[in-house]
Amino acid sequence: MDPHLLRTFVTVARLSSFSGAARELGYTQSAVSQHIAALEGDLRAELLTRRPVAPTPAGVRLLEHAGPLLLRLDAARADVLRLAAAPPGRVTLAVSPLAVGPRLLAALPATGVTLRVLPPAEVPAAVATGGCDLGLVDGPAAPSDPLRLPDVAPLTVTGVGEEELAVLLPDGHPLAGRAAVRLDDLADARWIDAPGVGLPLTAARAAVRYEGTDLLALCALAAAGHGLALLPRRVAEAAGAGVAVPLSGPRLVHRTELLSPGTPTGAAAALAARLTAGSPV
Amino acid sequence: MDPHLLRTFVTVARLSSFSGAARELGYTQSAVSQHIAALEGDLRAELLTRRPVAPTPAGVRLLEHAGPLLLRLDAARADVLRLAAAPPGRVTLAVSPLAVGPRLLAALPATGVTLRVLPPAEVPAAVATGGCDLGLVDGPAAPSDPLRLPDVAPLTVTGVGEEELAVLLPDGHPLAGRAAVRLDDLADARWIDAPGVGLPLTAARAAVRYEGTDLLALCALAAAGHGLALLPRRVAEAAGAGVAVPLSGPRLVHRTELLSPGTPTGAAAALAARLTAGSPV
DNA sequence: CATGGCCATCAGGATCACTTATCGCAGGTG
DNA sequence: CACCTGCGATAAGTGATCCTGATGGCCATG
Repeated sequence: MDPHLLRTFVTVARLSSFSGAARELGYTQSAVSQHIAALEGDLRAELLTRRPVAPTPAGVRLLEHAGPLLLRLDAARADVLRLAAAPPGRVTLAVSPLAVGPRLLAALPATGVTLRVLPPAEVPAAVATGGCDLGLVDGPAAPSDPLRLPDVAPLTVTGVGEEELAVLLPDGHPLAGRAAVRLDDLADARWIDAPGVGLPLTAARAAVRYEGTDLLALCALAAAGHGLALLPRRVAEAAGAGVAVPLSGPRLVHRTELLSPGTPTGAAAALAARLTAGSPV
Repeated sequence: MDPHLLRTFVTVARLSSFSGAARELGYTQSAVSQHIAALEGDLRAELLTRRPVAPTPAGVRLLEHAGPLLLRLDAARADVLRLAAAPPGRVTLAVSPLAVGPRLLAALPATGVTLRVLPPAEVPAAVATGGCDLGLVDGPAAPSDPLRLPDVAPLTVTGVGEEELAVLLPDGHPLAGRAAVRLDDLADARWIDAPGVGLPLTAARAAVRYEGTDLLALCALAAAGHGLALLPRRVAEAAGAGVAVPLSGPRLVHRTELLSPGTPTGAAAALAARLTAGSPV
């Protein structure tokens, strides 16, 4: 189970093509064929059907493991290399869309920071594998409970803020006049499943799935009645359309956390200090 | 970053010896020396001091990654191999100490099950790497919230029960007469840090650290006033010494979950069904 | 000062992992 | 129906690799 073999396996599976994977990885088609054969021999199971190329059940299972595995491997390498590298003069900050709020805007220095907006699920990976120096993620959580983040690597997690949540309802929704709602009141409602923005309730019965990272588009969808959206109250009220009704129960907050690999150094440390200043949670 | 190199690295670090690692891994000392040299060359950093052999800061960092990484690798391999293997006739069940309760005892068939008691943190790894067919873990959680488990592999998690919690106080403790306590009441108290048993509160100010997996010993310690213990009410009241006072806040329960790799088959499926029967949470 | 344990280094040989070249097979095309 | 094209499997060759065994330097011990 050489990581190289694993890497070509996931590439082949992604492209559904041996030759395509060979081109992408800079191997010959023959090498790729041998890689897959080696993996299949080692695991004593067919991993891919040929013609058309598609993963078998065993292959699917292996794919589920391979992604996180290769990610962790990259993270480990990046983490050790970072120890030797000079502290960054210019900071790259990975943020999930909802983490861009007043706190971040206030802490941001005039220059020297690159902001990279990513879906929340990808922020930890970006920080761990060294693509970014710091990360800001957000999500719903019980008050003062840490977020449930995918653990790609041992990252330092610091809470930087908690906000009230609200549900964004279309104008004229039966509950739009209420001062507050409970999630129970909305048990039968249809939600917008927007993994790229955050607040991923287990949206079993999602109305629309929205894959972008743009908040305005999400709010527009919700205001137009295509499904409900759970957002920080601040964002829901600024949406300009629809009605934001605060959430009164279950007791949930919109929590934002700062991620860093080890202890930040250089310019990253300064930014981290400004972000956590005030009320570390 | 070949996993083989990583494996010899962690072995060398654990034994603080190149030759020792060579003996254990079935290599020559020369090979081990070359492995470490290859890793250090690849990462461009010294990972180990020689004479005495000890990890450098970079080595420590790498060690933190290497363990989970190798675990995941084993888990992936075991998971795929399991698909091909025949469904087990005899089931091995990994359990954390507090998960051994009435529910398990009722579900256990007369024969054909091996019970392996492990610290809760090791149960997911045992299930993922194929040492056990099923696992029962427990821990404190908000009601109907899943436990926070180390994610060594994508495991199927099913809640099987939630119980009330209680604090085990020594006789004569100021709060021993109370009908219920809040954790806030015990903010200044000293707790027993017992990672092998479960309920790992972030015991910053632990009195004693207890590393066994035996509940009776833990209860005895608590009853003797060496520190407080948070336990399922059922266990705390059966302790025989000390006073069990139910926890009234924050709203926490003792939750037990069943872990299985994919969908259980054969005898494991039968046991899983009996364990989850009744009230899957 | 001799000795023994430990790690680094070197040289050599088996093995491995890639490339090039070729084959078999399916689908599309005239 | 013959032909071409694109894909994956296979065979053979070659340079790199990864081991072993031997040797050397260093340090602690008696």
